[in-house]
Amino acid sequence: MSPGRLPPEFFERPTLQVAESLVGHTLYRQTPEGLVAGRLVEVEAYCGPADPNSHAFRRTPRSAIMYGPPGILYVYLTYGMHHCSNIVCEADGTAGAVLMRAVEPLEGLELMAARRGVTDPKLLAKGPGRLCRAFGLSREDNGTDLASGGVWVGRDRRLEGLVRTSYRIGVDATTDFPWRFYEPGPWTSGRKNPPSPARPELDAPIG
DNA sequence: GACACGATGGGCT
DNA sequence: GCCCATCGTGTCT
Repeated sequence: MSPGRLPPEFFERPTLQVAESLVGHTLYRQTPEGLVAGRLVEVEAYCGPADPNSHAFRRTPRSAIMYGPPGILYVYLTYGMHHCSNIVCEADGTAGAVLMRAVEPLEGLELMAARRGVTDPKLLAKGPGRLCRAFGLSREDNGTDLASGGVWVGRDRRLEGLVRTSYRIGVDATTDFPWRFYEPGPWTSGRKNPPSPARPELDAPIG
């Protein structure tokens, strides 16, 4: 069932590199209620002080976790009712995280549907807030170690197409970088799929 | 303390 | 496409 976990070393790399290579891997979540799993089809890279749109642009009590060791879950609340979950990247001391925006549901669809209140598989985990709801992730899961906790990423990868890039969702594109990595398809939150980068000079790792 | 504001999503037009 | 709920977090006084 589970192919084993990606090790912390996988996440101890440049955030952009982790984000690109994370697409296609499976996210798992084990709780007393059961197991749910989904293939990551859409992620976004958020870097440190050089990324104005990242929480880690400034180091605060909330964003401090992004400066910590890699392979740790960073979950926060937004709009008072939705959660967003990230995986901390880079070496301890360097800020960076990958926001998980959408998965293709693979296992535990009934549990996801119960948590979400919908049954359409295409709506179960499309969007960061829906993904968190479907996987039962909340602020209580902030700080979970993917190497030992009830959340992990499988040592697997399946791609059904090319991994494409675009500007990130929900931030002003004129101040943004094309750091969204996604596999186009029915599972991706593509409602406002921005076009491919128009500023290739920015399409390079920072730091 | 007070206050403005979201790395969103559901409902309605 | 437009509206807006809802509350933790960060910033300012």
